[in-house]
Amino acid sequence: MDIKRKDVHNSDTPVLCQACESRHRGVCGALTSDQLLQLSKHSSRRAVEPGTELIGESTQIKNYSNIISGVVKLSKMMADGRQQIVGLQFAPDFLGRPFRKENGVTAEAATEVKVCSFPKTVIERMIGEMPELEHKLLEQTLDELDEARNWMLTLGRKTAGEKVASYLLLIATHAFPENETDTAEFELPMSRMDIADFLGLTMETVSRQFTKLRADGVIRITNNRHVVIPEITRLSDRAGF
Amino acid sequence: MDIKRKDVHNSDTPVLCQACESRHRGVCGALTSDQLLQLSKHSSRRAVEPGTELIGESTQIKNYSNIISGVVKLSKMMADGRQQIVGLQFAPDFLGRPFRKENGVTAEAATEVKVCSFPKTVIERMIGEMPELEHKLLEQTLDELDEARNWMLTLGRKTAGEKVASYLLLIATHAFPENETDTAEFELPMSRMDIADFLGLTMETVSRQFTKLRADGVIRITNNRHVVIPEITRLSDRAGF
DNA sequence: CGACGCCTTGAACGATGTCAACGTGCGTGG
DNA sequence: CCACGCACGTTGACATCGTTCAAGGCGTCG
Repeated sequence: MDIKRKDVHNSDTPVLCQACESRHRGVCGALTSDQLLQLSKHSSRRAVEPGTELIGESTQIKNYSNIISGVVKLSKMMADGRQQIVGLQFAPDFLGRPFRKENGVTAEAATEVKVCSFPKTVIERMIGEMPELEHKLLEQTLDELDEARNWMLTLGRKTAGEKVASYLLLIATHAFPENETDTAEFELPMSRMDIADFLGLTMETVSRQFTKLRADGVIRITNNRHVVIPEITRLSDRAGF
Repeated sequence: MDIKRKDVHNSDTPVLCQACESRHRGVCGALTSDQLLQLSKHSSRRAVEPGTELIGESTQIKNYSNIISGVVKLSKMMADGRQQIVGLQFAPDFLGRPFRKENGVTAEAATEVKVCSFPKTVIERMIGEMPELEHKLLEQTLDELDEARNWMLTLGRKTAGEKVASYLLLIATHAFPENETDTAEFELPMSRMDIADFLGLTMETVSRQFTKLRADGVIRITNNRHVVIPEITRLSDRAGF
């Protein structure tokens, strides 16, 4: 088939990697089939439950991972327990901070998450040998920086209503890119409490804003998690764009 | 002198670069003296006034720069004029987004700023030839991402008092690294309005928090800009650490 | 059925924003 | 040299938004 012919070295691709998005849009796209094979020998897949801590705030990092599916939340906590989610990661993002002993954030599975992990040492050696790999990492890091700065605007200057609308738009576009551009329907990957920690609000305020959006017909909600957005433009208007 | 002997190829270093911090801590540290010479042929230094726009939010980038001295603020603005400063950059940071046509933020001189600029094309070619250069950029980008995420915690979860204390600590450590660890004295590089835009507050609230810190003896202020911090630990306590 | 987790709703409170007046330093022009 | 205007910062009074605390709803699982 034509599609397969375009996929260079498809026959050499390790079985584990054949259906993996990281090979196309993620960091593994920078690797030759030889290197992919070498890496796959050291890599292991696993699925984890929501709530599982993948990386601790000040624990040493031994493994790096590619996210195969699911949503991972990156958070920071203050001494008195106040918490802020500082980023969300989706497939096929790379998880872990190269060249850093500590990483300053906790990574926790928000949904069920499938990851493909490999030892720090193997990846760091490959980075040294493969400038293309480092380039991919730089690209992803630049994207994450853009996202972080966008979110700083949301945290610092938007009202509660705008924050909740911005969150829904973020999830609609990032976690479910298969949605159309004018309408969307999906399961929220996070609890009200998580959303509050992401938006710098309380659970109650988030709940009230959901209620208001529902009352105004901008969204429909069933089972607390299932969201339908009939017209995305109406939601964008509420997000401050 | 011993100091000079340690500086490899010192004699070949272009005159323009000899006293430049970017050659040590910044991206130019990744270059050989040959490359430095080549780059310096295309580079130009200039000093700009506070308020000068160095990069526009959606303007094409033609130049990259190293910051030689001064403070640059990166900001975002909403359609209705609400503004948020999403990052500060100091010498010897690299200014500009490689591999991005647009960059989504406005860069503006907060103080008088000296920069060393070179054409986008020259730098991007060098990145392709020099993995070390790309590595430096990745390192800086990772640092900026850490900073951004730290600030997200500040924006989302800290009180006005904690935000202002956090700001003072940030300036004391980043803009004036020569300060001692237990005491500090410096000129604030930004107006009350800028500080408010960085902290997600109003000018009035920032002013009141300054007044309170002064009343409590945590800081002393003269001429609105000159700040003395007698005991940095007392300020840290106020910042939520 | 009851208990539990998660979410929603209500009422009162408090931190921060808004609006307006005033202060201070500085440059400018009479 | 003084008077004035202007930019910037401070302070006060009041309004508002989001938080806090408390009660109750709803679905799930034992």
